[in-house]
Amino acid sequence: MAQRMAGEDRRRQILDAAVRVFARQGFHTCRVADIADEAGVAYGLVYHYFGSKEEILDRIFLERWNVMLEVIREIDAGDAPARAKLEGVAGFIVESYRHDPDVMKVIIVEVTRAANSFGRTHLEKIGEAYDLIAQIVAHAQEDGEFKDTVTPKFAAMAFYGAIEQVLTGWIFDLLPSGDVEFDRAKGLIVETVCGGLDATPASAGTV
Amino acid sequence: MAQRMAGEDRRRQILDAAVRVFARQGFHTCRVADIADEAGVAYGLVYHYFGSKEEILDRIFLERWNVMLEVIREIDAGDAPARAKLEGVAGFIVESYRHDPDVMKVIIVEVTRAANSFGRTHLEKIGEAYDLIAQIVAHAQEDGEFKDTVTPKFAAMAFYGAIEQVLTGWIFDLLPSGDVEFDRAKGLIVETVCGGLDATPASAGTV
DNA sequence: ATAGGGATTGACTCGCGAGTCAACTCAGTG
DNA sequence: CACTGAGTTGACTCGCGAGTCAATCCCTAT
Repeated sequence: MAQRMAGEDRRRQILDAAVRVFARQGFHTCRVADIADEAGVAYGLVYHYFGSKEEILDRIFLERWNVMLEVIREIDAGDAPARAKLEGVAGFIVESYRHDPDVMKVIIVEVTRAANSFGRTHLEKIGEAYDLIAQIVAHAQEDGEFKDTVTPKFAAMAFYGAIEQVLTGWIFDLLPSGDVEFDRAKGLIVETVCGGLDATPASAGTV
Repeated sequence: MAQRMAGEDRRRQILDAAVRVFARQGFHTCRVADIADEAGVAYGLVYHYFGSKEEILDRIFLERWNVMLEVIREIDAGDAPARAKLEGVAGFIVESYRHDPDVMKVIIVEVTRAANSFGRTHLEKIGEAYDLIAQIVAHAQEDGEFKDTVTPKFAAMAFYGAIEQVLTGWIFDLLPSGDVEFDRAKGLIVETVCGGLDATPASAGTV
């Protein structure tokens, strides 16, 4: 069935199929046969390219997460105000979801929100992201842009938690999603965490 | 081995053992035999009291979650300012964790953060909590206490996401935990989401 | 005392699905 | 054209663990 193909292309083909299957059925629920079928490839070939079912999930996660870490590092290296930096981070994550919802769904649902199931694999990698965000907050606190009532780590968790929860809302249809919502969310997440919900004189209040 | 006992007591005994086992090994990783052993009870007895392994998890989740929903409803029914209401919600969740970390760990790690694995069971129950929080926000927006730049649902997700992420940080030792941290967290989560991170004239800035 | 029946036991069944492997295909090479 | 080895196939193995069930125990009622 499957035509001969260069190793890397076939690898990608299986990886992409796995993303679709994981997103649709979930990692635990799907069988390796489902991935092979989706890729239009024989069962055994999956094991020719990957050592195990779990390794496939690892690749999907690491491939994307490393990109994100790099982006956050670049953002933090710039000298924009912290709020703009956080907007950059939120924006990148939202755009990632817009661009490829399946990949983000798999990463969040099967890895990020499931750090236990796999005996805490990836916990360190995930923690790197928290640390980078905490870094941004710490710098802002030093500059007086953010108040220092909370520890940077704590703020980072709150910020990331808010983003992930919104993404989760989109994934499970608990929150309306679409291009309009994506664009608004980018700013609103930051506005909520930085500006707060309180009606302040500084922000244009309703009444 | 196990002495005769009234039905409900035995039920509790198995349920409590399951909480410890789920917290220690994770729902998927543990075997039903582990639960029976932990409870000091024969394998088959578990199935005398529960229809399936999953039903045990269901009970653990629902038992606690329903209490929380009730508490949130009561809080919202009062006429305290929204910030105090949210502090009540955050406080209850933090206290729940302090009081019985294992139960909260199981609920968060195996149910709340794993709403996919079980084919979206409980998603509705979980959503009820979001809705109740959104309710609080909506009221506050009507009263002008909160600005209405964000939808109540969105704010609820951000708020709940922040709490859950902090709990997750404690569970996985990504964030320092202890009585001092618990007490501080109650206020800080709300302060972060309501007051924001920004250094404002209203709050006592650092510099 | 003794029958009845719920509580308790744990060996056994049974299906599932990850991972293996021996056979086959075929593009490239000399 | 024979030969090689990477690419490909899918039937098979094998361990695991959820759920079953017939036997046994022991409390309670008569």
